[in-house]
Amino acid sequence: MRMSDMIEEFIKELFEEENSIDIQRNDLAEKFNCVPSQINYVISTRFKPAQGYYVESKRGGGGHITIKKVNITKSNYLMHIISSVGDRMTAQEVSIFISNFLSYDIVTPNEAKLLKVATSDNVLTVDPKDKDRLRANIFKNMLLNLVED
Amino acid sequence: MRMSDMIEEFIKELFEEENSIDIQRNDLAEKFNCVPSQINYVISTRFKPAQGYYVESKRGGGGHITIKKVNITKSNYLMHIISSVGDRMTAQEVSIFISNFLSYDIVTPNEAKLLKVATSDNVLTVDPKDKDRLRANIFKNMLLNLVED
DNA sequence: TTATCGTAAGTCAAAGAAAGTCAAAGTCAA
DNA sequence: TTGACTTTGACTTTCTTTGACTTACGATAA
Repeated sequence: MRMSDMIEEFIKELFEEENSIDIQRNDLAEKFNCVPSQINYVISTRFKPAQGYYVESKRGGGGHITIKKVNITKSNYLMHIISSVGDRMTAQEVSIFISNFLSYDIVTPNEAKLLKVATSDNVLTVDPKDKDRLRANIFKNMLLNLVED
Repeated sequence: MRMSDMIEEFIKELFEEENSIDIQRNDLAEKFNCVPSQINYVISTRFKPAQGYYVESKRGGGGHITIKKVNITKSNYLMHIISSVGDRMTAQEVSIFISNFLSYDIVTPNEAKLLKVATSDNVLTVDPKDKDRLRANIFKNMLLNLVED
């Protein structure tokens, strides 16, 4: 069995009771006798948003990596969207999704405004060739955070 | 848990009834078994004036540090932040703002999650040199949309 | 009044502690 | 035997802790 798979399995076991876990990269690497960046590899390949995980971290003394698991209950709808839309989205595509969310009462008007502005062309001041990819990424991660815990 | 976080928590508990508190740097440092300048670090990273706290102090015999919690209306508060923060923001800065918003009830937990995720390092997959500028832009525009009409 | 001394707080940079990045090298199945 | 996935490690970035040195206040002695 590959080391990545063992690490993946180990992390998934941590989710048994919790749906948000905290790990320390170096400790984990030591436990598996691997290089620390191996942990990054596992996280970036196995705990992606499309798989229902949201990741954040902090460096420095007492640093850590937090992985949140999203419960697939109420929002199969959101999850479905997250996993079905591609790597890139235009502003119009996003906009259509948002109005659907509003009409199905999946988001509040305030939440809709936030989704919209954070993915709008005017706000995403980056190289045009990166814009649709960045937008899709932001959008999907925001949706992930609206899925009920 | 980091020492800084414990000290931060301790200080925040002092605000329970009061909205202005007084501490003595050396006493506090002794209570937490740390070097006095650690207290300055906590104050300067977690109780910045721009983030809703006003700090003043006096040296010498009977010296002390006073921290005041400033509260204003939601819209003023947001507008003040929008206009006071610069062109670039780190994830940590944003994160501190968001926890203040939450403790002042300026945003709902869902809105906080949206703000956080849309400005998080992992989601903003762009050239590192552009990241803090983009983040500040997204953040400020999102806040603008939370200002009541 | 003025000089001085003890007591506190402030500053800043170095050291330490974690995590992130990226590309080269390795593995393995089709 | 090529191409996708994994493993590794050197280097980078971010955040925290520490401590030596500086500055300010207040009381008291001259």
